[in-house]
Amino acid sequence: MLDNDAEAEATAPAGDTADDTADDTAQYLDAERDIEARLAGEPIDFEANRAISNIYRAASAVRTRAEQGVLSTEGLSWGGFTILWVLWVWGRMTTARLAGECGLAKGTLTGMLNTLERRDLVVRATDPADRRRVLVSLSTEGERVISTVYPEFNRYEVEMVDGLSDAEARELSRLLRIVVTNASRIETPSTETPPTDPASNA
Amino acid sequence: MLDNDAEAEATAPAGDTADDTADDTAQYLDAERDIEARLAGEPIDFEANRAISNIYRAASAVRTRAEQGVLSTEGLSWGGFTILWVLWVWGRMTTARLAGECGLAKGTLTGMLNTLERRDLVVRATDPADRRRVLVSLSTEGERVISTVYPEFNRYEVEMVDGLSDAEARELSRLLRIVVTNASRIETPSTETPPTDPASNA
DNA sequence: GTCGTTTAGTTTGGCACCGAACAAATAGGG
DNA sequence: CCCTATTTGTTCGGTGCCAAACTAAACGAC
Repeated sequence: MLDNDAEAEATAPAGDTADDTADDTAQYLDAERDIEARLAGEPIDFEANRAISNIYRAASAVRTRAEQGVLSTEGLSWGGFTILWVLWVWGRMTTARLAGECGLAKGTLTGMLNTLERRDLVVRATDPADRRRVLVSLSTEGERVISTVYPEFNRYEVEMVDGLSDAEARELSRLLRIVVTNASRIETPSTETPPTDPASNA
Repeated sequence: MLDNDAEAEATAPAGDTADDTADDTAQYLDAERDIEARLAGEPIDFEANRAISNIYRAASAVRTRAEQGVLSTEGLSWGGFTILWVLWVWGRMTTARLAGECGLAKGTLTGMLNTLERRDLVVRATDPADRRRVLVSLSTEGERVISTVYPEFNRYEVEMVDGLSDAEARELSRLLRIVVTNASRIETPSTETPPTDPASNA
């Protein structure tokens, strides 16, 4: 499979010319030999290494391009967009739940909500029933923004999976979900068997 | 635990991980109907949405767990680990190339090298042949750290792909490379810097 | 009631990360 | 030579992001 520049760089130390794609496998082997040589017999699983590396690399690429492209027209960061999207799909909710949905620490969310509130995209309101709680919802402007941006964002997503058949996209999701599940299963340093199921976290 | 699962929940709210696949599908359909309802006929590709969401979600989960686990024993961030690893595999190089390999902006790399230098893990030296250049290499201590941590990290990677056959891991890499390629192909408005981008290890 | 305890958000300190503005060194044309 | 253009790395201002410390509200046992 063709290789982009980044990968070529990542596996080809000096060359930096883009045309040596034929030697990708050879480059892998070079690097692998180098690594093995330093480890005196420790077996390394390079297939696992490549899979994980590619996940991270793809995520960074997708995020960066989105922020430079679709999201930049409304000045949204990836995280800000995610917040708006979650609120758009599921409506008003507490900051705690929103943080969970967005995968952010609650302290992080506070800051990002400040940013979004300053731009009048979201609204905070204390829950009268429990005044510790803060209910967050989209403003009218926020609703306008997300309903404008999301279709564009989805077109961008479609571009990103260009070249994948529907079955392949589904397979990609399936394999990634396995990885996510594995990550959720890893023990956290604090407790051997967490009192609350770590997978749920919602 | 917090973190990760951001978009996870974004596509499958609050569920559990394991076997309620049927439930997941129902949740998907609910959310999809909600979204479609707001868009008055704009067609949305949910398969693409899920694929991209899962990429980001998996990357966040893998990164966060690594930082809380393997990498925490030596106090390394993901980015710091990547820098050490690249230097370990390919040896001394300029900051420009290192930034490219690691998928970081050069300004970012400056700061991270300061951190690593403060901890005596890397060494900076001006290139006598071209005194604008700075050559970065591992210190003895840095070499010790990365050669200790990397095997552990690789075991972590293996855990992350647990449940995937070798063929599936390879397929995952293949599909992700297509996505990376698509991302690299997107035009950047301003500067033409092809081999930039995403984080990397190879 | 009033004192812990728990729960919900915010504040704080610190690193990671970016892009743009900058300074220093080099390269090339006259 | 000088003068300009280019390249290399750092600095600067700003966000994103986290974990831990903190504040305020609610709960619960007396």
